Order: sequence, then structure tokens, then C-alpha cells
Amino acid sequence: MTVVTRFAPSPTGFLHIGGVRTALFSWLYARRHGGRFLLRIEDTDRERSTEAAVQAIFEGLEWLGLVADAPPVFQTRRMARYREVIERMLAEGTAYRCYCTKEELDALRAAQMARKEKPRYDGRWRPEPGKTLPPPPPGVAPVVRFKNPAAGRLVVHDLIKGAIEFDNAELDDLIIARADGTPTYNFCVVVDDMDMGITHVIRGDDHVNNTPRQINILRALGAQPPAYAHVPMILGADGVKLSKRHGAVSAIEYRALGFMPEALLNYLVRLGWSHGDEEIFSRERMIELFDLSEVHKSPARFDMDKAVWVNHQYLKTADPAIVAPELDWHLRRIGVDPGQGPPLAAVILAQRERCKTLVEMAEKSAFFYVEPKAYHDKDAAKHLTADAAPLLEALSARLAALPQWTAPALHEAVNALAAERGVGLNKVAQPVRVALAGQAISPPIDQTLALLGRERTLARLAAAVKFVQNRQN
RNA sequence: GCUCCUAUCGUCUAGAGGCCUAGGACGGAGCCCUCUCAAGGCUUAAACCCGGGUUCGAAUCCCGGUAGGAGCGCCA
Repeated sequence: MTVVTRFAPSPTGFLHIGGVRTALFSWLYARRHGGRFLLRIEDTDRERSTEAAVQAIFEGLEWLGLVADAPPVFQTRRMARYREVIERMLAEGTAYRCYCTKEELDALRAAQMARKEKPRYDGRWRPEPGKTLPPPPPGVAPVVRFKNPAAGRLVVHDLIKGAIEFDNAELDDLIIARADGTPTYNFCVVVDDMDMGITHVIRGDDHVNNTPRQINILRALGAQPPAYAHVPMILGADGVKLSKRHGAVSAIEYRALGFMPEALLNYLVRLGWSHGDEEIFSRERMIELFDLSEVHKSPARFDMDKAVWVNHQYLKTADPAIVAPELDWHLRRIGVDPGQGPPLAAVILAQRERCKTLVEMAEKSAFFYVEPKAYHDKDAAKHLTADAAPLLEALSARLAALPQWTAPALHEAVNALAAERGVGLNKVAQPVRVALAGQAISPPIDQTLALLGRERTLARLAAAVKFVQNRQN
């Protein structure tokens, strides 16, 4: 049997990071078993679903590389099919019409709560042998309810949580079609999973309580229920359900925060899953090792510090050709055109040890492409001093005459100057840093010079000398 | 209230009855290295929710508490 998994978000907002993790698990499981991963847009809630949200889902999944193996299924385009199945169930007696009004139902619920019972439909329109139903009241459009088995137990063999038992008596007759004829969530899910040939439903564990109902509907339809795996949700740092007030919850926000897609995936896969002491997993390695049976049953908290650490591991080791497009995106985002200046790959190699995120890398690398707006106050005060000016001038003259503009030659030139003047290397390097980068932070000075190029270097050294002189007057 | 789920350092986790004096990672503290910022190396503090049982032996199995979470919609 070929494994078929699916990710089924509802387009009512952004692509939630918790959703990304279940999508990742579904994707990995399919890949691991040579199966197929499908995408389904659950847009039956016309009120809240938006086209923008659909686009956000596509965009997020594409950035992360969690691509489906077939075009997405939209539930709103399957209404005819749902109606057909409802008619069939009505005809077969596994569903029935219920003429209760919302007001009646609200009153029922309130009464049950007052009696400290679990609120549930009392079955007043449920047909039973020997039971006489009241005549349908005029003017009430009926809903359709599923006729759930009244007795017996049902056990869900969850691939993550193990056996979970439910009493059918606990499950009431849920509505599968509204008064206006449109189908409801639990019903659509069942029909879609059946029609799409889903073999493994991997979803958030807020759905465990829906599972026995869905299995019962599937059985009523004569279909073989898929295997289920309910993954625990992701909590914020404070242990409360991850929400907007925790900062970034939308997957795409992590791009803006400076994450590499592979790093985000790596961090996410380690939340609730592990393989011994390994921390870093390439896509291939995840696919090779991932297994639902090793997914934790308990929820995990999102730890931004660790996520950033993982990101740094990727920046440090990834092929610069992979990082370059992302850095390009971030530089342009802050108004820097990396077209004129050193190749991005070379800058990445020089910067990646000291940058944990692409935001940081872009900020620290902008000076290779544009003039620093101003000197960092404290750094200028400390390093662009009267003592430093002559050193900058001397270095400038030396560099202007340097035959080879290469890191080793530049290294030699700077060292020689410091030695001749009898000062430590830092006495030269630090003022040069501020002159070139605007602040006392940059890659090793020889690399910085090599990347910046002769023309820009000489111009900025001259400007720094002028800056010192102006301040003295 | 009812149903269902969960429980190892601050956080993510290893742990399948003796290998546990509970291991790793992030973060913290300290030291070393060093032209800045980093990176790196070394050292260190830090946890089995509680109570019963089973067993020669329990973080691991069972029961009961406690705490947290999810669900109980003509939402998905």
C-alpha cells in the first residue's frame, strides 16, 4: 500500500508555525515511505476564508520546500460530491433530518451544563425502531445529522499516542449538513480523506476528539479508516498556546527574521522528535530517520534562542550558493543593492561565523555595497582619534601602491605598518574598521579590505582622516 | 462540569527494569584563544511532579493524586 498523507489547513489567516510542523511530519512520513504528500484547502467557512490566506499558505510552503505531489484540493469545489454522499446516507438511514432550532439546542446545552453533564444532542429527531417522530414543524429548514452508533466502544490506535478508547455513548449525533445544505467540517474531512485515498492522517492533537466521530462516519460509508497520528501542539516560551503575542507565529515571518528554510525545518523537526543526540538534520537525513513512533506525546515550547542557534549552524556550513539568494533578499529589503560590489558568496564566507541570522548578516554586510550612513558614535570617538589619523594616512599611501590587492598582501601591508610604528595590530585595524565599516565590527581586516576593493577603501580612509581633522578644528 | 490527552535540568531532549554517580544540545557562569565582533576549545551549576504498589532492583511497569492542555458549535 502506498502511503498518502495530507496537510489540510483552513485559509483563515497566516500559515501557523504549528501547522508547518504537522505539514513537515506529513511530508517526511510520505517521503520516508516513498509515498505521496497532498495539500487540501479547507475553505468551507465562506465567512472567514480569504484568497490572501490561500496565497500565504502556498507561499510559506514553497519557501520551506514542502511541496505537494499533486495540485491542491479545494473543498469549496467539491460541494456536489458532498451533497451526493449526504443523500446516500439519508437513503441508507445512516443520517437523518433534525428540525431543532438553534434556540432549542442552546437551551438543551444550557440545561445539560447546569446539570453538570457533557453537552450533547439528545437525539430527539433520531429515528429508532418503534419510535414515533413528531411531525416536522412548518417553516423550519432541517439540518442533517449523522446517526452515530449508540453503544459500544471504539479504540483509535494512534501512531503517536497509542490506543485511545472512546465510548460511543459519549459521541452524539453531529450535524453533517447545515440548514442551508452546506456540509460541515467533520463530514468534509471524512469524504475528502476517503476520496483522496489518504492512508495516514497526521494532524494536530486538538483533533483527537474528532477522530472517533470520523471513524464512525467512515464505517457508515463502508470505507476503511486511515491510520491516525496526532502530534502535540507547539507552546510559546511561557507554556501557553503559541499565539501572536509571542512574536512570530506565521511561518513566513521567520524569513523576515533571517532564517534559512532548512534551519527552520530542522528546528521544528527536533521539537517533539529526536534521534539520539543528533541536532542537525539535513532534509535527506530527516527523511532517512523520521518516524512517527518516535514523536513525543507531550507538547513542546518554542525556544527562539535554540532556533537561532540552529540557523547559525546552517549559515556556517551551507553552500554559499544556497545562502546567496536569501542574503540578496535581505539586503534589498534594507535598501541595499548588492549588484555593485563583492560577490555575495565571498561576503557570506567572510561573515557567516559572526552572523546568526540573515538579518544580522545583511546589516553587517551592507557597507560592502553602500557608504555607511554615519560612524558609530562610540566607536568613532574611541578609534578615529588624532593618533589614528597618521596611521590611516600612512596605510592609505601604502595600499595605493600595493601591486596585488589580495588578502595575504593586505595582511602583510597592515602588519608591516604596525610593526614600523611600534604599535599593536589593533591600533591600526580598529581605526581602519571604523573608517571602512562605520563601526568597530567587521571580518578580519585583511578580508575586509580585500572584499571592499581598492577604490572604496582609499576613499573611505581619506574620508576618515578628514573626519578626524574636522573634529579637531 | 463531562470526555480525552500529557508529565526527565529554565528550554529541547537521551533513557524500552540493573549499563544512571541520570547523558547530549540551547541558554547561563567561568577560563583559554584573539586585530574587532564572532567562532572555537575546556570547565561548571542545573532535572526524573507527588504518594502508594510490583520487583532482589524503577526515571523506566501498575494504581491513585496533583498540575497542565485539548475537545464538548448549523467554526475548522
